[in-house]
Amino acid sequence: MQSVKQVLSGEMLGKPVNVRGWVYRIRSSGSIIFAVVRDSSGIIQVTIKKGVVPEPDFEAAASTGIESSVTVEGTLAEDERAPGGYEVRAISFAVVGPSEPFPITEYQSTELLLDQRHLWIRSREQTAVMKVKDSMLRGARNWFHENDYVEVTPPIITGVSAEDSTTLFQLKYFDRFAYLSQSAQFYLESLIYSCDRVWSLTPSFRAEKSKTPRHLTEFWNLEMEAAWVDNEGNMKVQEELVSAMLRSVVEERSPELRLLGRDPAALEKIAPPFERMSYSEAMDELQEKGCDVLWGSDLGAVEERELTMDKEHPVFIVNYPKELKPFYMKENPEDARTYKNSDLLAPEGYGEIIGGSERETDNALIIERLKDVGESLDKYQWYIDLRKYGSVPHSGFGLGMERVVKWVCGLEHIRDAIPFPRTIARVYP
RNA sequence: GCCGUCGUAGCUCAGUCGGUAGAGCGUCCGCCUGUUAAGCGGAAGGUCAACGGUUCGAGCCCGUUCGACGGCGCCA
Repeated sequence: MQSVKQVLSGEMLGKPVNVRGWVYRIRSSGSIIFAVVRDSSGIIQVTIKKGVVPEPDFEAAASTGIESSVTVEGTLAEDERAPGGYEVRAISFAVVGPSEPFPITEYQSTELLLDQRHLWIRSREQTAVMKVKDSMLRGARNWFHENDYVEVTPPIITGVSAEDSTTLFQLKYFDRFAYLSQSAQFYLESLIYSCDRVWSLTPSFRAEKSKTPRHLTEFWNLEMEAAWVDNEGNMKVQEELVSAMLRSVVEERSPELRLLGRDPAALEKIAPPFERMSYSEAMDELQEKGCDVLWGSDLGAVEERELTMDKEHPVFIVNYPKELKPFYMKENPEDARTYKNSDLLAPEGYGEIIGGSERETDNALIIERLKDVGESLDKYQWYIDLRKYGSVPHSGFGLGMERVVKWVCGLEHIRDAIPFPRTIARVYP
């Protein structure tokens, strides 16, 4: 048995080959049938001729449809009329699992593709995206391992949130309520005292009613937290990690990137250091460009696009006003209006992919800020505890995997960066 | 949450001025030994999203509801 990729390499030219997969296209000219067979590695044309294959095999091929699973035995031939330049000339053909008429045809609407997501993920584009994601995850895991980070497994069911409490998914937890995790940050912060540097990959849940091409209600959050690291060190980790992920993809998935219309060479050029721009500088630039923004207003989708549209590399925006960010960030000693934090924006208008900061170590400030936003201190008591026993300067960040995949694959919508997207309007299939 | 667009055959869509519901693809049947999401001939296939209203008459006009998509806000 050979994979389609092996067959297409041509090394078995003139020799017997065995291929198995799913019917991608099938056409008949009466006594000759052309079937294009797909497996996870590619597609290849198979010719089935009357009189060459046994009659039952020919009948089976003649009556089979798109997406039926098949096995083919034949000879590999070079033929310029075949897509890819090679074809398998069958001497036997068998249908393993017949297919009813496939619901996804040449004519597709967004709605159909989302309703038939369980079938659409068989498409070549979706397959390519999954493989790119696979390589990025492995690239990240390898980078963390090489740099002495411990991969940890924080809980998904939590009783406390790192963000605004209105965006939590609540669930019944025996005789009380609990929440689906929005972020592992507080748990990672607890773990640095023993592990020094930790990271985790967990699903994160946001009940925000965001209806945009950048939001999922369930996404894969890649988070890191490290002791003895300041905000600048935090950014260095981010740019090296992202670059390592890109190298992994370019190395392993260049054909997939090309299928998606991405140039691997452009991604390969991305390397540290990434450009750094302060929030204040970003505001100046936006005002020069004629955007209607004032110091203190948040960077929305339009502003992020404006700042990154012409860039080929990711860019850090650092030192945001405190009002725009959560309570746990460390005050910037050079400008008390701002925090020591950074957002990493992907180029070409793709926008924010990472948010990170140095963390506040002063419990008095943390308590003051929590009181200011009307939070009860009770549920944060364990978090406040962390600063009582050998507090240490530390930093961390969260990277939205699907946002990075969206950028790297050049996708129009984040839902195509995950096989079964969960959005405000969809939990099916 | 706000703004916008859409909902007609299995799929993608047309349907003019309000007057008996259309095409392509797919499916089924027939023909075809080099097709490239092939070609030719034939057939089947409809609660026009739902409800209400206007009208002699509504796919079309009005209202309500539901659903979907696109954009914004909020955020990774």
